[in-house]
Amino acid sequence: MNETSQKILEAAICVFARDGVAGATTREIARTARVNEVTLFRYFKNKNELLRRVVARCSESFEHVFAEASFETRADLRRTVLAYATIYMSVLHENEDFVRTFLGELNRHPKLCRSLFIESSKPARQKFIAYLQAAQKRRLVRRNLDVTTAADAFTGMLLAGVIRRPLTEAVYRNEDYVKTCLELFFKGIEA
Amino acid sequence: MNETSQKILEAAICVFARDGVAGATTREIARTARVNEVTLFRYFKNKNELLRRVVARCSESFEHVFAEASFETRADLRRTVLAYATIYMSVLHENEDFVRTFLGELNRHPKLCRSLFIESSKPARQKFIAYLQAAQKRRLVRRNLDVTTAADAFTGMLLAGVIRRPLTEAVYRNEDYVKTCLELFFKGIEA
DNA sequence: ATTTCATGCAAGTATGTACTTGCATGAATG
DNA sequence: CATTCATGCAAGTACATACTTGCATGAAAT
Repeated sequence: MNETSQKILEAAICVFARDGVAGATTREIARTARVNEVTLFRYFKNKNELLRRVVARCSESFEHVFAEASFETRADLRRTVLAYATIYMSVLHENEDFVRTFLGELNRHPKLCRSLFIESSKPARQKFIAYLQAAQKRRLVRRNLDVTTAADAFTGMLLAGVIRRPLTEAVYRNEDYVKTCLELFFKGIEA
Repeated sequence: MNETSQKILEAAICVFARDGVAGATTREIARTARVNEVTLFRYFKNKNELLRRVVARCSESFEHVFAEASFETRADLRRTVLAYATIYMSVLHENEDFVRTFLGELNRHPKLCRSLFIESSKPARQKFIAYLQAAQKRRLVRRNLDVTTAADAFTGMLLAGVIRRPLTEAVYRNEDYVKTCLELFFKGIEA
C-alpha cells in the first residue's frame, strides 16, 4: 500500500459517500485524488474492486474504533451505556455521509453492507449485550427486558439521529437528541 | 392521470427503490411497466420529472396514511404511543426498500427527501408532540423530558429497525424489536 | 551514466443511457 | 366510413462512462 493508492482510496471514500456507488465515477475519484485516471486503473483492476477496497478499509477502521470499547464490569450501568454510545457515535459522526449513503445501498450490496455495519461492530455489540445481561442478573436491569433488541434499539436511535440530521438540524442540536436517547434508555432499562 | 401513466409511475417507484436514483434506467422502468420506453417519455418530460413525480406521489401517500392518525386526548398514554407507532410502522413496512434507498439519497436530493420524510409526517408528528406535552402537564410524563427529541428518538428506533432489517432478521423478528422499542419508550417517558 | 519505475497525457474503444424522430397499427369515436 | 389518438417499434443522436494502449517524462536507484 503506497502513498498514491492511499490517496486514491481516500478520494474514493469521499466520492462514493457523496455520489453513491452508481453515481461515483472513476474520473471524479481520480480528480479528487489529484491523480490521472489511468493511474487509478493501474492500482485497482476496476471500479468494483475499488468499491470492495473502500468498504474493506472502512470496515477495518470501524472495527478498530469499536475494539477500543472496554466495558469494565466494575463500572456502573450508566457509565457503560455512555461508553457504548460514545464509541458508536464517534464512528457515525466521523462517517456521517458514508454511513447514510451505504445504508441506502443495502439492497444493492448486501454483503458489503453486512461487513460494514454488522461484522465491524459485532465484538463491541456482543460485549455490550453481555454486560447488560450481567447487569440484569445483578438486578440493575429489568428482568423482562430483551437485552439484545434493547441494545439494537439503542444504537438504532443514535443511528437514525445521525442519518436524519440534515432534516432535523433546524429543529434541535444533535447533542440534545443524543442526551434524550441516553435518558430514554436509562429509564427504559432500569429495574 | 390515465392508466398508462399510473402504470409507469408505479413501476418507477419500484425501480427507483430497488436500483437507486442513479442506478434506475428509463428502459428498465418502461420494461417493468410493460410499456414502450418512448411512451414513458411521452408522459414524463425526462427522468428527473419522473423522479419528482415519484417522490410527490409517495409523499402524498405517506401524508394520507399519517392523516389517519387521530390522537384522542381521552385515550391513555400507552394507547396513544401505540397508535403513533402503528401508523409510523405501516408507512415504513409498506415502503421498506423505498425508504431505505431514499434516505440514502439524502445527500444528493435534500429537497425531495425533505418532502418525503418531513413534510409528509409533520402533522402527525406535531399532534403526537402536542399530546406528549399535554400528558406532561397532567404529570403522566416526566417533567424533565424534552418531548420533541423524545418523539423523534422513538420514530428513530422504529426507522432504524426497518432500515437495518436485512442485517438483523437472522437474529430476531422485527415484531420483537418493535415491542422492545415500545417498552423502552413507555418506561423512558413515564413520570 | 544507465536503467528502472511511477506517473502523466492523448487518444481511442466499447458500451450504456437519456432522449428523439418518423412511421405503422389498431381501437375507439365522430 | 373517416378521423383521431394512444401506443408500439425501429432507428438514430449525443453524451458519459469504464477501461485500454502507447508513449513521454522525470525522479530515484544502481
